[in-house]
Amino acid sequence: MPKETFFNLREKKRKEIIDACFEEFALHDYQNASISRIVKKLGIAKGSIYQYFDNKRDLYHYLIEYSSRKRYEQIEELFEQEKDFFELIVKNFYMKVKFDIDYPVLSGFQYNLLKERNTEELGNIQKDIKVQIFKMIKEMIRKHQPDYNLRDDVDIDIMTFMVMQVQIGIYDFLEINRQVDFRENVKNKKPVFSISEEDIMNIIKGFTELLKNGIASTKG
Amino acid sequence: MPKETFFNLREKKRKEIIDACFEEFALHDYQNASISRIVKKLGIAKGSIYQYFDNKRDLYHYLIEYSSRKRYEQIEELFEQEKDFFELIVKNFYMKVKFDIDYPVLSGFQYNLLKERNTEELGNIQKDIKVQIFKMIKEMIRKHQPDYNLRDDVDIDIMTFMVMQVQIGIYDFLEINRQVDFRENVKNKKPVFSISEEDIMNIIKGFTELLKNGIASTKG
DNA sequence: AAAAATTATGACCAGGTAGTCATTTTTTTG
DNA sequence: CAAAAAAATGACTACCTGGTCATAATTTTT
Repeated sequence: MPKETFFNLREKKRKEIIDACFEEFALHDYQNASISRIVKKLGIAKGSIYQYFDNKRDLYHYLIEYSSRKRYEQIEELFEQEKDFFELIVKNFYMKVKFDIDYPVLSGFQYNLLKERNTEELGNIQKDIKVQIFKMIKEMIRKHQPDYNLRDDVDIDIMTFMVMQVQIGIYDFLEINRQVDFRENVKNKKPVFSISEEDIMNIIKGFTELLKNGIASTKG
Repeated sequence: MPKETFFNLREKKRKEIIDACFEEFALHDYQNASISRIVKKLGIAKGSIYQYFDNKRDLYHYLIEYSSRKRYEQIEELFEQEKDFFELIVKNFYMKVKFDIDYPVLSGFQYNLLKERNTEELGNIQKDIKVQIFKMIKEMIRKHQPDYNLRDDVDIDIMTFMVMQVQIGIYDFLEINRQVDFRENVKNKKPVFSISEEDIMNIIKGFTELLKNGIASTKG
């Protein structure tokens, strides 16, 4: 948790600090993100950061909490809607794109977060995040299984993971397949999804269709 | 490329060095892997490493090349077999498990490699690796599409990525869902797949079935 | 055995890091 | 306006890194 001093800052300065930190942690992993670089970019003294946060880890956890909240604000409406499961999947993909366009740097930060390694200092943070996402999706599947014709002959954990893996993987797809340079985008504060809307539509539809019916041309 | 001196070493010592390096790079990402720690563990002088390799990057690339070769030795037979596509998928999963059991540390190294970040020094190495895997799978799909009833109404790139994502993701599945502690396993040189064979079987079958027919209970 | 070539060594360098804290500056309070 | 409280500062510490290179030890060649 940040110290009181941090919350006493006027909004504008607090925002500047948050932005600079997100940028640093979106371009570098935890260990290689540098407090020295952050203060340099902000033009403040190094000691100041430690007036606001206990240490680097404290700062990082605050960023995680902050970005998760922002993301959740955008998707919470999803869970209240009584829609077909696959419509929800599509909707969630869209939300991801929207989040990326609204907050490109946060989006990059979260992309990085999911690749964070298990270390002594931080623990297995990417796992913890993924477990959270996993639980949400699993709950969604459980809810929709009886009514919306989801299979019940395959372990629900495996189904859940499959859905999650495809959703999480879309950034990697763009990187591998659409020559999207995610790092460059963060630098320029451009969205990762800086490709045509039509292309995005087709990708989302494609993945959802495959999730639904598989890659075999006949069922059996 | 390692220097000549490295290949002049007697087999045993060379093996010890390789092992120690793999362990270090399986436990830490590139930036945080430490040459100092490696030489300390080996009980040799720091300068010696630089008699063998130009620099850290050179060493890392050698490890990548080495582990890829080992992995490829195991799977090359797959591509010659004229089997049903989904049998190949299952077989490839098994090969992955086998590789992990035969070379647990290399396996951990490769897991880490796929999470390597895009940096100034290394470039986007995980992307390059994934592009390679992607191409292989795409080629397999293209080959099997007409004969083995793979869909042709969805972009082949999307299909390819889906297959890859599931194959690559199995480690994460175990971490999230089977409480496998991958880092601990590397430390103890135990395979990541340290769960029952029956469980592994079911997971592989489950994923393959979902890839094939999707998560919806009726096609349409 | 002597000379030459190869290999191993580790003190050392320059450069980076997170975090500290006595001091100064700014803001708030009385 | 003065006193008190809060916030900002940046030199400093301790520690780490990758990499160098003159020197020493070892091995190979003559």
